[in-house]
Amino acid sequence: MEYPQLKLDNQICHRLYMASNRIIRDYREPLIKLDLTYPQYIVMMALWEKDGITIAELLEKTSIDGGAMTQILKKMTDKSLLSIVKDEDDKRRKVIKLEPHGDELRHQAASIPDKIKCSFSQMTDQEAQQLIELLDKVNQES
Amino acid sequence: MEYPQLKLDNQICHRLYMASNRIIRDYREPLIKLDLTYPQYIVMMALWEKDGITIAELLEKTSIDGGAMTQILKKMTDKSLLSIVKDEDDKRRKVIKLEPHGDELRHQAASIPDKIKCSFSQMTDQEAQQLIELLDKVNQES
DNA sequence: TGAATATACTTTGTATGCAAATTAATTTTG
DNA sequence: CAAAATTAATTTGCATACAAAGTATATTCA
Repeated sequence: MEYPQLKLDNQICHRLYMASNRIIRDYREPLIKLDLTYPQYIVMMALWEKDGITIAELLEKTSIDGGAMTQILKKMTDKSLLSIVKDEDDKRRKVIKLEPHGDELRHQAASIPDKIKCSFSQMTDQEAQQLIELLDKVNQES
Repeated sequence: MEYPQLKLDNQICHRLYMASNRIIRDYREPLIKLDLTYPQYIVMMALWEKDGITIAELLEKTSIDGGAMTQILKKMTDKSLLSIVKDEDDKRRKVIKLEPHGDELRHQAASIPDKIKCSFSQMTDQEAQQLIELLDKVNQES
């Protein structure tokens, strides 16, 4: 082959792309019951960890695109999961607050991580830990 | 914390999601010069490896969504990268053929993998190999 | 052989991801 | 202090990812 570096099988990136798409697809079924998409679920996890943060903090924690976040938060507001409050100290900012429905959803969500584990069933716990560490290196700013 | 399994930091999936998005974003700059998006680049790599395959084979090789593939191939046809030919043996099928422009693009693409390596600069070659193997396990059907 | 299935692909509608432009408010500077 | 620069969000336009429905062609099977 003229350019072996162009073989799909040699691309880490293509594997990342497939793996990410696959896992998000696997989340669909458990999340549909909570009426959440995967990015919305990420937002919920961030808020369950720390409620009342600004949109900027939410973007930082989730790595979701800013333009997308506006739309996502709008939809989540429509579903009474959260509310968007203007920050009186700095009127550029908006603070996100969990609504009761959003707060309680965590109990139903608690079983999701276990359901997803079958996506990693080919992997030992040690390998999963290794994968986490390697992905952290990819995610490091360089 | 009430449900530690819901912590974002504990999610392999979130790391995969971030890593995949990041790498695709890194590809944007080199690919924009070839007037290709990342999925379009994947299609090109598949065709550079084996020209004249059906759409079904292309879907299999690339893991791109079928519905998206129709649109992607349409755009690539408009850019004279390839042509879509009806298979006379089985009229349900369509065969994808590289056009001269698409074929020649491989020479310009040959330098891209090296440019992307900086995305993995925190990682040794051995770690990259390890990552590939772990991702292959995630991508295995279970 | 004709109806039921299955296969290959397309279409549609919703939800992002991303870059770039825009708006509003705050901070920095000259 | 006022203009310039910066920051926080939103908006816009394009390109997927995905599920589900639809279309056309082939195959299977009663």
